[in-house]
Amino acid sequence: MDSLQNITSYLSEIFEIPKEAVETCSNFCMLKKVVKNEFLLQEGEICTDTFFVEKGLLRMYSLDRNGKEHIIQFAPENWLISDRSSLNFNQKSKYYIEAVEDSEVFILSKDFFINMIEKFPQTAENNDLLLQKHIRNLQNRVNSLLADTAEERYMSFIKMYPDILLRVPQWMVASYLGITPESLSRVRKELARKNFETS
Amino acid sequence: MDSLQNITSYLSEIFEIPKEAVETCSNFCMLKKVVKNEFLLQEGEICTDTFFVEKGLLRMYSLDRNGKEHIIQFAPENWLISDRSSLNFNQKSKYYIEAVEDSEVFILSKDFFINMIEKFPQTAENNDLLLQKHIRNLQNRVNSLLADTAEERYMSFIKMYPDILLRVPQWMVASYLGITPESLSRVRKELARKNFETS
DNA sequence: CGTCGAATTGATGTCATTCAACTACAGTGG
DNA sequence: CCACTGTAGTTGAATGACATCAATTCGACG
Repeated sequence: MDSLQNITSYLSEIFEIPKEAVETCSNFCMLKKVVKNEFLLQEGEICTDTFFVEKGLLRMYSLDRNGKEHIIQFAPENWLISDRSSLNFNQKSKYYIEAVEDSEVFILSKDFFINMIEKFPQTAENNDLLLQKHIRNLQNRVNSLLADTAEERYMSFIKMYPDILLRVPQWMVASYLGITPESLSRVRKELARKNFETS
Repeated sequence: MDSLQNITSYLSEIFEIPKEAVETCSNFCMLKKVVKNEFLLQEGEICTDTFFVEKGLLRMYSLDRNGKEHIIQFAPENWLISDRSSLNFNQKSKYYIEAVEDSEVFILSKDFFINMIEKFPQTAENNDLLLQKHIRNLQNRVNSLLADTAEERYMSFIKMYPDILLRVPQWMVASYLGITPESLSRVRKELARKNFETS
């Protein structure tokens, strides 16, 4: 099976374990193709899986009382995404996980990780590292939202995620930065003006 | 030793392991008394320890280009605090960890955790749970900074941390919320007015 | 070509910041 | 005991950053 081949090679790479290991856990994960705008999680549901993006791009966002979207995270190829609050504490999720592009996603159940760790204890360490990185990201984001202006946050975004910048509409970048599309448009205009002056 | 007694009972509680377990690791942790305004970590240093607050109150904050403080986290009794970005990735910290009150803190080195996990593998799971909770907190914070007004964030703070509210000056609450002390003062005034109307 | 969502632009509004003045109060030293 | 000092908190007026609303342009795609 072609898809199964992909699962094993990708996962063995990210978790740094032999392919055979992943194969033994293949009952607990499956490949799913999702089309643009399709949901993998919706508000009110309990998140039971972790999603590994093999191809495409996902985003996680919340809806506020005014129906406005706020993007918490993007997940391009080789990224994991999930609502850990919901997954680990069995609480209803406040978030949506949606395909920004047609995508191929490995759905990894809780049992998948349990099995992996059981058979290959080293997985636990890699898992831990993923959590640590997640914390680092979130902490940087909090600090940036507290300390930086919209312009500075946009500059950071360009540096950090130049690939994503080119793949999502501008209003999604604005949503991620915590400003309106109109404001981002003006920020960009202002930056263009500045760069022109100094060249 | 009195302090050693405290270490073991507190830590055995939080990590859900027998006291004897902690005692075997007591070489890797120590009790430190810090006075108000004393630092446990400063910007530019590499964070090598995790701090467990037995008594008192700590805060972690960053300084922006204008010298303005931005509080990332408070840590009252029985909380762990650390700059995990720095600790786990050996990077210079962007943050300060400082005592808000005279405090007593257990300093837990990396080796402490390594030893604990080695001798009591179950520690790893509890450790994992702590990371998951940390992620949940940070994610909620990001969402709140993106989606909520200053007034809503203040209301959430009151509900979530009523104890801390009473122990820190108002300007620190403002810093945590991401607004100026003046703004918080006005938010509070407005809330008082509203509550008066409806009573 | 016509349509629809995305992006830009202008005019205006709102919320929070800044700066400055003032009050309240705790701690210090004469 | 009182004056002196410094920090916290409040308030007002002006400013600034970003939001909102509305109109227009741009661009992809059927």
